[in-house]
Amino acid sequence: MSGAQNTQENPRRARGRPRGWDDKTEQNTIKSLDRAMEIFEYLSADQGKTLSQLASELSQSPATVYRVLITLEARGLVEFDPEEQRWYVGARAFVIGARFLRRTSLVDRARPILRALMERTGETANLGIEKGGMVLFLNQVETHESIRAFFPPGTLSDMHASGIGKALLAFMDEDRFGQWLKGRSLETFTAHTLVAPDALVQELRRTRARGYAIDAEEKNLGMRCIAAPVFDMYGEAVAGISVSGPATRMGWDVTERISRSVVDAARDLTRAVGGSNRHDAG
Amino acid sequence: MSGAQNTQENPRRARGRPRGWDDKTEQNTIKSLDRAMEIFEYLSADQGKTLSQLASELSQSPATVYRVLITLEARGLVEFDPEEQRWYVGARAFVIGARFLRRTSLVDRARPILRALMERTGETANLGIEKGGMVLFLNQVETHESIRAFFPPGTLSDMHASGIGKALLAFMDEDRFGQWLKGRSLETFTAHTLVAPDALVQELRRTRARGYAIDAEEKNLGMRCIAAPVFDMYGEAVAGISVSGPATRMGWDVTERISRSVVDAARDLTRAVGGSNRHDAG
DNA sequence: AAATGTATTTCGCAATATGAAAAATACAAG
DNA sequence: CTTGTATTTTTCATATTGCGAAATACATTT
Repeated sequence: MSGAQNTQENPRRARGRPRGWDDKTEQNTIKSLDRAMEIFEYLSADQGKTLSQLASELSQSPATVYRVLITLEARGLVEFDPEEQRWYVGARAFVIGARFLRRTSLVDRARPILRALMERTGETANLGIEKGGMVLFLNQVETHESIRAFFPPGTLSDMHASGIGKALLAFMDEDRFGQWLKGRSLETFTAHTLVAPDALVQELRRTRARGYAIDAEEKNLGMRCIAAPVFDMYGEAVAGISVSGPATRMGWDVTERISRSVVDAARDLTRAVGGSNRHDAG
Repeated sequence: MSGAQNTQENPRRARGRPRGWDDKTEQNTIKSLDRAMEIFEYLSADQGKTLSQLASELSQSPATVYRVLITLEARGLVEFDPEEQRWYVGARAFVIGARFLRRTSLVDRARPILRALMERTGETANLGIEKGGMVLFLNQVETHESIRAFFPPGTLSDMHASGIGKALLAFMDEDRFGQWLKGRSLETFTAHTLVAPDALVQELRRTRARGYAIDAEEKNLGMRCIAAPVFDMYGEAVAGISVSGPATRMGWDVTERISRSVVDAARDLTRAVGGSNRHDAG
């Protein structure tokens, strides 16, 4: 088979790796549990379905889906509305999911910085990380203005059409970027979305040069966004801070002022999590 | 009075109830799935455990726990740190859990109200509901002050020692309150916590009379909280809005001013979700 | 009243989850 | 470098148990 040069690219499990360890990773997974989680995920993506809808759309037996839902319901992970005969994500799932944020103290450390950034710029400040090739918004501090951008925490967004996403891509090493781009079709959201890989690469180069990313109505018309990367102790871009608002208030005249604040905030957070920016001169 | 028309106290499933339907509800649950979810919940409650820790603490076979974790990891519901050999809640769980908030538009409607409340009072404003005998914090808008209360969304808190909790209890019907109190031991958090049922009942009566609840350092020393209930279309208290801050800034002299704002905010939200307050005179 | 749509249960069988133990690995100490 | 110990990961035999099809029970609609 492939020359199993177990270079350190896959350090998955450190101990106990008997015999044939090539690439059959999902051999020991529990099938029924995986199917159950598939149902759970599917339900969460589009709530308010009835049992038979779920069963047919997942092409599974209604009995199976029913048992899974009943079991999850007993734990509060899903909820059932007897009136409408519909299934929803339960409060317990919210409680458990929210505990994800506890691990990385990133959010805790980011909050005061996001707050200060919002105060200084007057626009909504956001924190996001890369997860599975997408941007995951972790937290935000909203502006006082009545017209404002709003990404609920937990939102997933495409990287190529997001300020934070482009900030992360710009500071990614070639390998990972190639990996990300490979076989990916860049969806069009507005007329300004960068869908041609060449155009994206070029923009990322500029982004890298200036130190921050600009999303000029590339996801939503009328919305601008300025983002900068946050680095961990290994100098890898692990998160991004952005400021987003309506294009009417985020004109090119204020870009420089805002971008300076965003870059400063990202640098503060980098410092707060013990990171360092290897791209910094000096 | 409790639900009038629906005589059965357990209207769970509306349709399809063959034969022996007495009270053996959890007969059809999937055992292995339930055990897996137990592991998942247990891990989420105290992250950063190693495999053998989890196995021994749950008194299950390491092999089983391992397979469950591997399966959940494949879906991103849990994550594994190869360096430290420790398991954590995954980002996917956060994404799915956050979708719980999408169902109830409560949070969406509450945000502008919470924001206005924070602006008017200068203190952190919170939104919470009752879930399984506890208060579940859904959202908050933080104050600008550097010393402030902070309940991360997703936090569960005891009802008897929480402003929102007491506001909900005070406007609960006798039956449900009795149900809640029955066999429950009220934990002591500070010297001010109301742990004697009589004292709690008396305080709830006062709460009901004045229309808002006061948490005077009953959970955390130095923290005060004023809360008011939000009603749904049936006049049931389904949520609570509160303002919380350090006792130094929330003295008795400002209680009246703040409480008025909180009650107004709760009334606004009640109206925004199409609810009505049956306790209102006229 | 009949038809339709949906939820819930029963039942037998086969898939598969399980625990014990062995194998594989890492780490620490000698 | 070797040994010892702790922990993870796999193997394997077995019976537990999850699964689908069909039956059943409501509710709503025609």
